[in-house]
Amino acid sequence: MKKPAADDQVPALSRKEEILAAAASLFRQQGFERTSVREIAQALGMTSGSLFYHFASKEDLLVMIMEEGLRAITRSVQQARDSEAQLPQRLLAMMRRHLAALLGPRLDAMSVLLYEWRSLSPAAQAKVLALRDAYEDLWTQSLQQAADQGCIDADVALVRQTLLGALNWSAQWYKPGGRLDIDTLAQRMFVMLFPRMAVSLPQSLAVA
Amino acid sequence: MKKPAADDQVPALSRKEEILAAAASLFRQQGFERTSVREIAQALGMTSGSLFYHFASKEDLLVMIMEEGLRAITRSVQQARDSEAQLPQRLLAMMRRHLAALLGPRLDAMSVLLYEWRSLSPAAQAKVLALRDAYEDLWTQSLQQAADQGCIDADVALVRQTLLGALNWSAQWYKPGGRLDIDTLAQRMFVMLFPRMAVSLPQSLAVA
DNA sequence: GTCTATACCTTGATAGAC
DNA sequence: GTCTATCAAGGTATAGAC
Repeated sequence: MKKPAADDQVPALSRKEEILAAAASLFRQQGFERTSVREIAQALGMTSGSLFYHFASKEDLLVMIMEEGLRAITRSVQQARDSEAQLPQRLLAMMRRHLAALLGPRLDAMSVLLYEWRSLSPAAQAKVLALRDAYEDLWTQSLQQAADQGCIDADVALVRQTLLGALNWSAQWYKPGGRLDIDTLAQRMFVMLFPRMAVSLPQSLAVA
Repeated sequence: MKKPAADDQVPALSRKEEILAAAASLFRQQGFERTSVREIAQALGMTSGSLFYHFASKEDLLVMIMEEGLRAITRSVQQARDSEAQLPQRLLAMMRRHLAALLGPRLDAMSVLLYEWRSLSPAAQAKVLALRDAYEDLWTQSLQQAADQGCIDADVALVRQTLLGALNWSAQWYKPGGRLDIDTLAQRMFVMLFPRMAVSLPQSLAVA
């Protein structure tokens, strides 16, 4: 109902999505404040005035990038949670999805999400924060189950912060095409952070 | 030789240090780009022109905040390393110092250090990066010893990134005066990340 | 060492032609 | 839907009096 769906079957990016992608890329590289609307427009072969036909303000652009990023990673991790019955496999799958969202094709949006939230007005911050809290709840649930089974530290909030900190920091150092691919990275971090769950995985990696 | 050291024995902040502290505070709260030199001057009861007597440029201010922060945390962690002979105690002490620098009185400078490096010109980035690498080497050394003893994963670089990620992320969620003080936080994270070393500590915390 | 005043530039956003 | 032209505001930095 959204579009007549013409002849082209390729899910090409709409103009709006193109703009979001270009903006996210620049925001990640230079930061939100250092990136001018003129730069964004230029990257798309437009002039700055045209941007404001698609978006109400520069902040609007930032909010949409963040919301889209959060919705995408939430959807992906939720899927992983629902697809694995066993707890160790489930947490490992969730970590994989988190890292894939962070370091894969969505790198730009996710980095912006992590490091540009101070540029949001208080009103916009509240909106984005609500989505972030919903995402973190996903982790709290599964980690709570692990804690109930005595597999991890009982302070679930602390475990979640430690885990997400380790995962998110990878955006600062991970280089695609390096010696570690994303799946391997997830597995290594899993073993490091949840050694007592790792032993019950099918193929458990040695530590030393 | 630097100053005649008059009668006052109080190590009062020099004007330059006052400016650095005020700027760091604003940079942390609002970000470097969103903070104008006028604001910084106003916070000190000056006008913007006066700032440029003390600093060559706004970026100069940022660089000095970062360098000072890095030198301080390096000195502190180095001290911890040298004061503990046993490896588990040494790593725990280093984690304590890192968290204390990050979350204590130096919170402003350290947050700026973590989250504003993109605002540096390439030349300035290189200078700061050199100091950061020296700091990280401190960790690599001690972690390598732990790896040699088979106490941790052999991929020392990965362990270091995971550890520093978990520690640094605390700047995003830790609230002073909350249920965890800094020493306790360090100990809990140590147990979580280095369970095989934790068992050889005097008073080891239970996990579940 | 700090102030006032200001030069000069870039910014986000708007209006209206096409 | 994009362009040109333009505005008002706010940015960094400088000059020179005090």
